[in-house]
Amino acid sequence: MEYDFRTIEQKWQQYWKKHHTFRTGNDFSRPKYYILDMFPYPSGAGLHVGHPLGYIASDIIARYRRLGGFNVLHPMGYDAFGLPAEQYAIQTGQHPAVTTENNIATYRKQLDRIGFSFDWEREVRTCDKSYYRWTQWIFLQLFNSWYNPLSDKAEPINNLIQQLEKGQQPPGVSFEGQWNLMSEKEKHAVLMNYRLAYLGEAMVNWCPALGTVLANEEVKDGVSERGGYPVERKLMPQWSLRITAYAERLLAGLAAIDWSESMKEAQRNWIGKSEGCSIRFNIKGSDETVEVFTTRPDTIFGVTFLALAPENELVEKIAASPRRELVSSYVSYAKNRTERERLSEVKKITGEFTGAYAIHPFTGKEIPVWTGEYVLSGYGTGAVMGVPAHDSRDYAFAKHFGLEIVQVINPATPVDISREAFEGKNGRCINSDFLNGLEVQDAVNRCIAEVEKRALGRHRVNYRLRDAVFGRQRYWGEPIPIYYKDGIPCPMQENELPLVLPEVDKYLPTESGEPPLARAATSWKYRGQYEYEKTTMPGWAGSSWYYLRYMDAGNDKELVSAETANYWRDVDLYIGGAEHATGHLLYVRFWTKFLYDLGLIPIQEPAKKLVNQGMIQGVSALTGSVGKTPRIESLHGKQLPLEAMKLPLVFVSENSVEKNEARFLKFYDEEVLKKYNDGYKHLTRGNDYEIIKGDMTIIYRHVPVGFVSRKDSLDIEKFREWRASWPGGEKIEIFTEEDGTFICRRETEKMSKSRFNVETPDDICENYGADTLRLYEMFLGPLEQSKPWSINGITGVHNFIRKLWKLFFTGEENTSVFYVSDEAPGSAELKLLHKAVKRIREDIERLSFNTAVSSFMICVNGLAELKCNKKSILEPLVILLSPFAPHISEELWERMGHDQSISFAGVPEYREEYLTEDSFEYPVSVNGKTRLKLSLSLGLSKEDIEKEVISSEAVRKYLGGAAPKKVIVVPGRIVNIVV
RNA sequence: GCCCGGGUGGCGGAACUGGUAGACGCGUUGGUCUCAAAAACCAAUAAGCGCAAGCUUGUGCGGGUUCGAUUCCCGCCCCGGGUACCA
Repeated sequence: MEYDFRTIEQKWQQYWKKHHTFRTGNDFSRPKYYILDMFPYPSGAGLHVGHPLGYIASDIIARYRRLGGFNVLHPMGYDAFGLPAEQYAIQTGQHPAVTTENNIATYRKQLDRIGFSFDWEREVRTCDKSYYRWTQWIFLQLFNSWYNPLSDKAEPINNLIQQLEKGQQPPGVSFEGQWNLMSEKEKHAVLMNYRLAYLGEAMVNWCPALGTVLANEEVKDGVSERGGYPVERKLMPQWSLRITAYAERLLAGLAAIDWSESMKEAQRNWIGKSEGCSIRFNIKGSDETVEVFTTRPDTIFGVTFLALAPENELVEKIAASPRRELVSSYVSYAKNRTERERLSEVKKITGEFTGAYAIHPFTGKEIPVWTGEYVLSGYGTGAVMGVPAHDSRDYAFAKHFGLEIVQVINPATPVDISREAFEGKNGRCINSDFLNGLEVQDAVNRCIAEVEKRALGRHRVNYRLRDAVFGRQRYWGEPIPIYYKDGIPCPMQENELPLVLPEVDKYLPTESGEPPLARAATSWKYRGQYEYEKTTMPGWAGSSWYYLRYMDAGNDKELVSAETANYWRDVDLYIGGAEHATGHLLYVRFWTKFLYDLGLIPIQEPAKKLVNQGMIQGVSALTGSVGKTPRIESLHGKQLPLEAMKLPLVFVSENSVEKNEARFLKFYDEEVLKKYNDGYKHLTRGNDYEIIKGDMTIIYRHVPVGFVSRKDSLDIEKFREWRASWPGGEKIEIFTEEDGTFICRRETEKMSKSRFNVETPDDICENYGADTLRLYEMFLGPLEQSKPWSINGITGVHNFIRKLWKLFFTGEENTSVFYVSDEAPGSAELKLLHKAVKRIREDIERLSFNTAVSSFMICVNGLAELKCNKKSILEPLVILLSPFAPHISEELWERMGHDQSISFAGVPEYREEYLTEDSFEYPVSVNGKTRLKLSLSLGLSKEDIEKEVISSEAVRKYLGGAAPKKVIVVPGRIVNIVV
């Protein structure tokens, strides 16, 4: 009987659904295992073959743990709020909820086909009001909490208020005035500085094209990650979360979790802890002081200038009269530069002397105070002490403006300070008064002690981590449960949640620049009278706690009940993309710690173990085309120029560019060509490649991979048809190779719609079946490694499944019938099975799925050779295979006479006794080179082995009559003879 | 620049604690079956030399430790990812 995967797979997918096979058990006495995938954003493009990679891996573990008797929680859901659905809504007017719903339906269909064992009864969607009700609830807790440095945890803000009312002022809390004399409004303003969710002026990444602010991790190279639009820095009132309060705990918590080193390192860098001290400098002839933060107080005597960030308000305060205008024009220049300009001109040194002088706290010397762009307003105090001799940035600044450079650290091997700064930390202090002769580290400590003694500053720890901006000027997100009463932001009551996202007529900002929610304002008011907050929460809000909701998905009384939280605790294995290192994975740790502080959950870290699956890249096909102008960068919004529309676009086969140069040049003149390329770039969204060959610039444009054969030749007919459907219905010219073929270039890169290189799992399921897809994706290589997708080799895996199938059937190919025998197995069969069981179990534990699949192949190849059809061998094998290829396993299991799903059959055990051999074929090497093999009994002692080897005929040949210098015997491994 | 990964046949990749380098699969070549093709099955397949037995060279490059190194140490090169004036 043929292996008919279509029928089998459908049959079992329906069976699982009908029998609720993967419904999570509520028996809390059983051992639990929580395995979670990072939930997807349901984009319109659907799943490509890269998405399921991690899901397949986690599904194998989930099914394997189920076999092992664990109560497994293996859920799936959707991170459904977000920009793309909203952009689409703006363009089409369709409600983002509708688009999202459609996309989810597509995802679900695709996921179902692969045979995952998700418990869909616990599905969550961040955009459901029954879900975001709790996201809003957490926001209210954050708003109503402050971070008490004494207890080192979040506490109710009322605790702080009570203390203030009693006239107490806890450490870290400071404000002007007397609490009990303050107005309501003033009290609110003070409390805002301590709430964990607060409204404050924040320097944000403002993206005018998207009409919203973006988080740091949503900005890449000064442009938005989605869409590539320019981003500028802007000071705006914003809701933020005080993640910085948790900086130290977020850092310390990394030590205890089993995450990849690179992931932890990325978080450590992002948190960016540095230790040093603050030092105050007085300004000559002024009451103002400048406070700087430095990690190198040992270089205090090398300070030759101070530099303030242009945004630092002191700059204009202290600017001395003759330089006032210069300074303020510099400040406004610096402020108006976009983030992109700043980034692209990092090397460019700008600055201005303020005209003011600071007094060196130890020497009393006057040192000039400058302002310069290289000083960041957001870090430390927004001011630095310039030590050009020992800091390369200060050095560049000093050189550029001709400032003094004084060496104060003398390393063992002399350095030339006139050439570059010495930034090393080994050496002794010179020219440094009381620090002279001290090693750097000692000098650091000594100087901090001195600074503290003289009350110039104090030991300080600084973090690079910024508070997280929590508002977006967008429609498609969770409304922030805040209303305004007399201009004071007030929290809603918990029992008034959810605050439902209102309907609006358009998803764009209003004419006056307010967020889209302002469009609902006339009817959308708190208790019919107070304005709601108009910004919505960012994309990461809902994903920062979703893992908790799965534990208790239907609960409408609580976010998660204490009982369930205590049972499920944390995620045992979390699988997802490495790109979330500093975004999602930091926020989810932050919220977890916060909810722990509230006493809601028993754990401080969301996931014990984290694994990042590698990206599956696409192999794109590109057609060479000809232009003669350099690439023009960003051209958003430009129309294709008219002259260009009339021109043909010339495509040229990969191997004949040079040959054809003269022929295609006649199509162009410089001027028109330039305009053409300008317009064209816009249409191709900047994914093309540009390569210079001779004086030609070849622009490689993506073509659908489906048009190109495995030998890289293009289906020219299809290609013409496709190009004709492009906007403008352009004319094209094609230059082929001499034999009439058109050769494309190949490039391995990210899979995306715009690169036309997407491969979907559906096609594989259709042609080979889900079991083959699952095995193949695992067989491709180590889970964590990125690899290009290639269908080469899928037949190998498919053949393996068919070979396995055949073991269970007897008779001629087409008329074969199912038959397994009850005969007792032989030792060869037992050895094959138990070897496989041992290896595969170990491989699953260390997530080495590619080697597990190959072990299955070895076993099945061996059994096929032995024509083994014994039930006692095949049954355990099928059970072990069931996490990898569940459909065929269920089918064979049923045919072997079982009436319950294979899912809980128990993990097959292996018996060492079947694996032991009594002899071993020793590789015998002479001087480290393997020369021959000798089969010897494993019972022999080292000495016996040595005797046997030396006396053997074959070895004597190599000894040439002489006695060996040395013989190394590793029993069961190797023999090495040194002559 | 800095921080993490990673460089092994024609290709994807094995080799767990220093012990037979190239498992398993793809591809390629030859064969069986067939009128033919597909499928299936069998055999070969790191490179070089050789009729052969066999020899030599081989895990990015150069050194080192060791009886023995893909594995450990030192110095470099290349590729991928992250990050970027963080004082």
